[in-house]
Amino acid sequence: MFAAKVYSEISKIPPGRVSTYKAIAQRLSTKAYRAVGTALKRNPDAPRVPCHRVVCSDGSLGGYMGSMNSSLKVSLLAAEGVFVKDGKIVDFSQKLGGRNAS
DNA sequence: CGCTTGACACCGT
DNA sequence: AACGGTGCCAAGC
Repeated sequence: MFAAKVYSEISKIPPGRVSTYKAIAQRLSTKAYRAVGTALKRNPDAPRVPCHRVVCSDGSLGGYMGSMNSSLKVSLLAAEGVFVKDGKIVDFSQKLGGRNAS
């Protein structure tokens, strides 16, 4: 199941780190970033998979459940150490590269 | 089984 | 640089 692989990748995302749909799709050797979101949208393993750590390639949060709980994502990410400014993740590129913010 | 929709991404204006 | 339209892959109906 393609989606199962997606959940697996997302589960691999460590705290304080974020990933993009495109990155995950690419990680699965596919370009179906749309399918990644489609699978998460249904969210068969809602609390099991940190889907809130998955954002757009632009650094925007994208959506969550119904595309209106974006504020919830911000709160969850903030709890992980990933803050959001102006609708975009702070030091987004750094969190993608896994580099120290210092 | 076939068409439509969808938590995105990229190119063009 | 910002906004809009189109494209890709898979799941849902």
